[in-house]
Amino acid sequence: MNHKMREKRQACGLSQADLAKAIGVARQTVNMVENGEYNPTLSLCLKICRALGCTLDDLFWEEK
Amino acid sequence: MNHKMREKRQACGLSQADLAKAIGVARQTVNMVENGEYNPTLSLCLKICRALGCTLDDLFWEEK
DNA sequence: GTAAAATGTCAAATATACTTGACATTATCG
DNA sequence: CGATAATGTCAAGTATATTTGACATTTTAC
Repeated sequence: MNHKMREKRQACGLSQADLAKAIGVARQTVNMVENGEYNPTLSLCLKICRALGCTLDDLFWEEK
Repeated sequence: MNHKMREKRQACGLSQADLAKAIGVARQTVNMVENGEYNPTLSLCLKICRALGCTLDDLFWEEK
């Protein structure tokens, strides 16, 4: 589960469909990334970050 | 060209082959990521970051 | 409580990340 | 100069990210 991404998206007032449309991918793709069910591509991560006004570390970095 | 990644790798005293072996991918994959010829997967980016002791933003974020 | 929107999920097809193996070129260093 | 390590690159195959379409479930709001 990518809670940070979900929270950021909702804070921007976007549905999964809105975000998907904004960055030019399928709604299912956004859904699966949010649910942490797979591995997005770097370019997809970058698109999401730019659409939500944050950086890679904000959404996809986990301290270990 | 991902100069930041190349510099970090060399600073760690690793060849492309060393890094590839350390993270369990083919040498060519490391080479192509460094040369910016394609889109790595998020999990690959994370492996590279952990091997080189830095974060996603350090290696893969570009201000626009 | 009911309609509408948002989200979760499945299966099949397509695009592309990544592998393997092999060879060419470019540094590095005796 | 000559050997060796490091890097660049090609082609063909495999694994998997992403799409499309469709339907089920949950949430939101009237």
